[in-house]
Amino acid sequence: MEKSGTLFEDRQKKSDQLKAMGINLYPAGYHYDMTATEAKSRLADLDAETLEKMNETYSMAGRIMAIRNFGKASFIHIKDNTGRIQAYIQKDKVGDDLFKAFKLLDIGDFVGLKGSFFKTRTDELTLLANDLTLLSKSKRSLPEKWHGLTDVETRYRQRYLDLIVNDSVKDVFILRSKIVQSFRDFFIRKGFLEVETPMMQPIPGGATARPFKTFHNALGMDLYLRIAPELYLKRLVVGGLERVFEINRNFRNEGISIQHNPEFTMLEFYMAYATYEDLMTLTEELFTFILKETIGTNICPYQGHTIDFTTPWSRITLFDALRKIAGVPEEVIVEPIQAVRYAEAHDIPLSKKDKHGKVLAKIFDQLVEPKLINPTFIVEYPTEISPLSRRNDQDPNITDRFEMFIAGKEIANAFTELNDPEDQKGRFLQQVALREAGDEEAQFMDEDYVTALEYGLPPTAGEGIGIDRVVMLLTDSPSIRDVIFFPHMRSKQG
RNA sequence: GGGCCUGUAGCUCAGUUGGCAGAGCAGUUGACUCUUAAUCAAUUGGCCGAAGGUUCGAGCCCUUCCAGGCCCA
Repeated sequence: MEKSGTLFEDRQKKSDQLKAMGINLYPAGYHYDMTATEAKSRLADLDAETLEKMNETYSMAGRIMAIRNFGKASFIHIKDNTGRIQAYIQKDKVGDDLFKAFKLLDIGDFVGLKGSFFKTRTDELTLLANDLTLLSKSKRSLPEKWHGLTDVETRYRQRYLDLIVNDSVKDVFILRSKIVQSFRDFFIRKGFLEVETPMMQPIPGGATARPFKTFHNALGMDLYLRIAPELYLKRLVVGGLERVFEINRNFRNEGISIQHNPEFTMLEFYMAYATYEDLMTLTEELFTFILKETIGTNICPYQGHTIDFTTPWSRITLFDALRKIAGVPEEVIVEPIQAVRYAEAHDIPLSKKDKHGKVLAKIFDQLVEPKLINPTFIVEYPTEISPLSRRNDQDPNITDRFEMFIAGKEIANAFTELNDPEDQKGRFLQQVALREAGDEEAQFMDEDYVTALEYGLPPTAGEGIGIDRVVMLLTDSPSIRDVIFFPHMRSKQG
């Protein structure tokens, strides 16, 4: 990485020579009228004669990706935002001086080319250059043309190199952009308002997770990077914005893994007068739309699985999933002590403070979750682990909540919102007790939020969807780092 | 936090029992005006992740540390 490397010096020398020839290494801008893909779609099907007769001049710009020299002529490939195209530089055509300058260019340099298209003997559409302009000199050599860049650390730390040499990387991120766009389109069409709520919060709420802490100097107060926008979005529903959604970053101070990045993108939406059951139907409709708009099919391959998104998706209660999918015996579901024994017998680590609901949830995570390949709604979660969800009318120990799983991953979490301020206050107090007992993930009391509920939150249902995970599924990416441009890494010491 | 694995030239990788640090591509020089992993000839390039230790001698063995990957928590 040192600049004293020979390759760097070689290029430095060439740069000096180019400057001595009066060539600007970094000129401002360049006007082009043709791209690689447009040229191919418009001209590649024409035969050589027609192309020659047309004799139209075009200008193009891009990065040199390959050079094949022949003494007094040279083939190069340039790459622009749309693709690659070949150009042919002949000494006779561009003149001695320009050809001499061209010989000082390297793979990685940006050039502007003017010329007309022709077909080579191997029928490749090629720009015959009659003018060439250096647009930006590259001083470092790119990764190898054949094996490319495979070192994952370098790919993440220097993502630009990954993008230059591994074309499929760009495709993943283009698809990511389309997926996010189609989520927006869906909610806008459904009459939702896109909003933005604080990323820095005095009380981090809306999820069970450890936050990042920071300090505001002028206000002299601690602030936390948000772990969820939930409580703010529901304040907006209190304010009369009946349908809102936000697509934005959440931050959680947790370990990094194949499925976790400290900052990740979440969609949350809230819909007044709806129930969690309405949201299941809406979620099916949403994914049907997203798939149609992006990959154009209902069947999606993922890491050796074939995921079928055809609706309706199966719906099963958490307890039934434990019974039927994991074969958990009934006494485990009804008796806390049996649940603990069962978890221990299956090597599922528990915390001493875990109550029955939490133990069952951990058994579920371990034994059921990996088996949920096609989209599946798991409904009715214990109240104890759902401090913001409305209690079920039949059984106050469970809530009107679902989580949706695909390919063994939790993709969505939704519930009918708890809008009874008294109940909410009690639930917060339970969380505070857990926190005081040492649970760093337990939630904080948010009096201001309770006050908002006291003014009246209409019956509302809300849902969060992990965007990165959806992108992983639709791009068949095994790691969240494959769908985030700059995943977090330790800084490299000298 | 624990276990396993990886780190050698710009990139992709070899490196034997512990005995002179290697290849391909890229680069440089020369030849070459239809190549496309161009070809042919010659050639440059190394803090072997870092620091200690063992040894006559360490890329290789030992210890610690750094960075990354996978699995588990």
